[in-house]
Amino acid sequence: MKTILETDNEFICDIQAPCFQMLLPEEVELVRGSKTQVLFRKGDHLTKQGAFSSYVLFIISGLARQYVEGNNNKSHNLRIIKPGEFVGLSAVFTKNTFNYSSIALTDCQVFLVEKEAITRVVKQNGLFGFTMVKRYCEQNANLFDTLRTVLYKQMNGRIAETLLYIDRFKNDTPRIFQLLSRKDIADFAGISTESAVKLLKSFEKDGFIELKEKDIVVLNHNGLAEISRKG
Amino acid sequence: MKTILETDNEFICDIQAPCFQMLLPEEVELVRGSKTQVLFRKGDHLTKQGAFSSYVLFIISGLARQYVEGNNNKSHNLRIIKPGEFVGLSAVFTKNTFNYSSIALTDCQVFLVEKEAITRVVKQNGLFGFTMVKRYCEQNANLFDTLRTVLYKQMNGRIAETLLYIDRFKNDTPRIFQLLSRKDIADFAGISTESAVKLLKSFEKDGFIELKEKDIVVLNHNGLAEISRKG
DNA sequence: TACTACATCAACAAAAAAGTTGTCCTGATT
DNA sequence: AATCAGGACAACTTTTTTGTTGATGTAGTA
Repeated sequence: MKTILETDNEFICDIQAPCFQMLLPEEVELVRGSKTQVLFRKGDHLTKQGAFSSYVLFIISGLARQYVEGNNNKSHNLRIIKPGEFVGLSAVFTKNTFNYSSIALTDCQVFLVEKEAITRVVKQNGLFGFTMVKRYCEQNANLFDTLRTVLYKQMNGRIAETLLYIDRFKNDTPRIFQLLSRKDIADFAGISTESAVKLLKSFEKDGFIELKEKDIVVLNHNGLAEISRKG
Repeated sequence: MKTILETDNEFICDIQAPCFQMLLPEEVELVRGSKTQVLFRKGDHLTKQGAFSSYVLFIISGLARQYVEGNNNKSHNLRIIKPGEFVGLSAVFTKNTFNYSSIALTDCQVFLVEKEAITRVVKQNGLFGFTMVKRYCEQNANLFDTLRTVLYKQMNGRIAETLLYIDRFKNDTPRIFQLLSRKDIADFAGISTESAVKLLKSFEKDGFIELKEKDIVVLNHNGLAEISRKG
């Protein structure tokens, strides 16, 4: 009857996640006391752009897709979120609304931790604070990459970059491409769905990739990297 | 580029909604200062069962469906939410997680108001508090109805009741039935989708209703009421 | 001026989801 | 033991969504 689970099994999770390893027992208690666990099903929103963010999400299992919503039903995908990552960090210390949406690509077990708990632990525990800062930095760097791509690259480069990006998830999730529609891929590259379809076909013709049903196999890694670099 | 809108048009909304009419100017300011507006698209979750609820949602336009999630991918629909109604009230004064999910049936313009603002206004403004209590009461009564139905009625009665319930929205939203799948209807009645399909057909054969594509026309109101009453 | 790099539209094909129906099984009620 | 209500499953149809392709239009660039 409940979406919230508190079995022993799940309980162990928050101790085991690397990022919580560095906490003192009392700090773990603090976090545990102000967290709740939710199962988001495939397709559910984890965060909704513009909504109040009183908590941070920590992904235990499953994958999600983070994106910014535009006006006219358009959206641009920013990243794929993996287990062990936070969502909504950007809203903890500054703005109190989410500035992006994210949606579950598979069923996701997620901790929600209230902002105050995170803030307090960061203030108390320098090491934890450090990893937070590091995560912010990485996200920032990625945002700049995205921005550069959108500003300067054109179709071929964008799609190549997108394919390489998504392909990096194949180790952990071999079926990653099956989880994404052509529109999703296009929205990562910031081009129209039709253009994405056409480019994928042409990449296949040129032997860079192979299209197997919904799956995409990267054959010529360096070739794509080259195209991505040239823009 | 933004989901959050602050045009003059929308601005007027929060003044015009009947329920905010009774507030003093300063109270309106308080609410306005701690609100944000979000466009939820058809299919988006407005609330997710188990997630922290730091705010209340006020529906400006659009319809949503409120339901409780079960373990095995099952869910039971509780009500259809109309403009002018609140979602998440139940979490303001007591629990700080949502105990149900809700999902947009159409695009929805929604105010999110932080809990604190609501609490303060309720304490200050007796009339406003009164309407809040009233809303709680109504929701409570409806929950008891639902409970009774689930406990005591059987298929025919449940479906009849569901049809009458949904039909009440036809005035404001003639296409209400088109917004609901057979599974949605079944989940209102708490029966399997297949049973719902069969009963609808049999109701049609008996002249209680007419099935036109996805639309359902109630022909014999009293008949259905009778079936609903008998259980 | 012609060309490039796309988006947009329309038409269609393929795949996925929703709806429908019959059959069977189970647990409760008579 | 017999009956009844109603869920579960399987097979199938219909509808909706997603993917694909070619044609057309347009703003910026060589």
